[in-house]
Amino acid sequence: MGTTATEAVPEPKYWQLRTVLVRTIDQEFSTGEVLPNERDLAARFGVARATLRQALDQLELEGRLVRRRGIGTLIAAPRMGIPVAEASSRDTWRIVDCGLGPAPAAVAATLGLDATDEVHTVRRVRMMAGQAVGTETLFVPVRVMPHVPGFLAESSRARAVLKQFQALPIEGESRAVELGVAEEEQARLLERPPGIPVLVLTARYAGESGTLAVATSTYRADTCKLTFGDTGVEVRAAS
Amino acid sequence: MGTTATEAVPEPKYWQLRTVLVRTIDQEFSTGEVLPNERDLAARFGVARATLRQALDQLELEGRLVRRRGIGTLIAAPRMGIPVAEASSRDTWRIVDCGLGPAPAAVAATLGLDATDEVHTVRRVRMMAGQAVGTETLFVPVRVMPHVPGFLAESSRARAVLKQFQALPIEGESRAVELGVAEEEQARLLERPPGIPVLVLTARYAGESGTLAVATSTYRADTCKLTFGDTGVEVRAAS
DNA sequence: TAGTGGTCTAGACCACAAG
DNA sequence: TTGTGGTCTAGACCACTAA
Repeated sequence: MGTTATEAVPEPKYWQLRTVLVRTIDQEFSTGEVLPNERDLAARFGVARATLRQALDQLELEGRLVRRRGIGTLIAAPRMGIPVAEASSRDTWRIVDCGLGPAPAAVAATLGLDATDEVHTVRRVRMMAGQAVGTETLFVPVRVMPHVPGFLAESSRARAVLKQFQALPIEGESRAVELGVAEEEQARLLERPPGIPVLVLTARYAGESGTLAVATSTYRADTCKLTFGDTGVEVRAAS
Repeated sequence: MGTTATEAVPEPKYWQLRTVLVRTIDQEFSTGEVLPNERDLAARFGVARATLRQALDQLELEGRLVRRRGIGTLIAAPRMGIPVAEASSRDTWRIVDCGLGPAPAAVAATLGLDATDEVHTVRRVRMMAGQAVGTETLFVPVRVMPHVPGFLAESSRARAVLKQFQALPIEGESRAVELGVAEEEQARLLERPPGIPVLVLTARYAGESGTLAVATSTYRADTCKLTFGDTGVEVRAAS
């Protein structure tokens, strides 16, 4: 037959489609512009809508597109660089709540606590350019921070915990970044539906005697780029 | 009517399904075990196979499941912690190739090069526990590293570049992590199909006179957790 | 009200691995 | 050959936005 054997397994349509769309987007569209709707695009490329959506899913995961129900599919703005390692000179955080009680099992293990130990728990949302980009939950054992006044209102206690945290004798920090999806709680704080991909950052703050505190953060993977060290690097892609 | 308005917008089926599956997996399965096949699972939960797959997609993105064509769906092992910031005491890398020529536009901009400047380009694959977990492409301008012998074979030249890189007067490093998908090139090196989610790490190495080198890496997001600082933190999830 | 993306279905065929 | 996950289709209905 006339079929050449070189392309034994052709690439899936949605991946070919993605390649075409990447080129089209880079060449003919700019930030904020609206793509044709999914039904038209699917018809134009001669595929089912589900297949087109599979390609758009990829581009959304890469942060190139934003889809808004009722509106359309837009070209996304470049990701924001979020400084993550510094003591945060000028940051905007919104405190959500502050509790006192047992820690989740995983946190307790890292902090070296037993079941009866309690921790201060402060949750806050990180704002940038007017939108919620990340959530953070800070865990500090009560035995590390015993002098938080108990009579304070919740928001005042949160501020007290954060202030005392700044003063802790931190000797070393370690962090880990991995991929996750936002559950109901985080999704609500990020003002997005559950299931959106997030970068999960876990930070451990060590003192002489061991781990003093643990923080777990989630950042919107579609719009955020976590930066460590100096300012964000401008490199994006490089084959 | 009898409908209560409290649950105005019910959660999508695939998300409910994910919640059920998370519980089932955590309670009744352990690493390496095989789930029932997709058609049976879909039937058991009374949904279409596509809907079930949407739930499994989420769990795969979280690194809880691994799907193997022709085999089945397995419970994934915990993610490997990949140290990323250190000078890499004991690491296994496999050199792929080494070139000399103009840099990609984004890299050239970061390095402050004009169109005529050339860079050494070394690509290598990072191995862990016998499998490829990440790729790295290192870019060093020729003017920063002018004394690489030109008569060497490719693999020798790669080693020479890496060795001289270790000796560069690095004064500061900055890094950024974001989500991406593996294109053909990276996917091949990672021995996975194109489109798999990857953590894209860009590192900039600064000297007194400016940026001396740039490296862009991609790590399999399903199996890797990038760690900075000391050893990996053991915390996983925490509402 | 019209148009958009989000969800869901029921079915088909393909590529891959194992017996 | 059988059973698995991977891809693709054609269609339906829903939720949200804006005119």
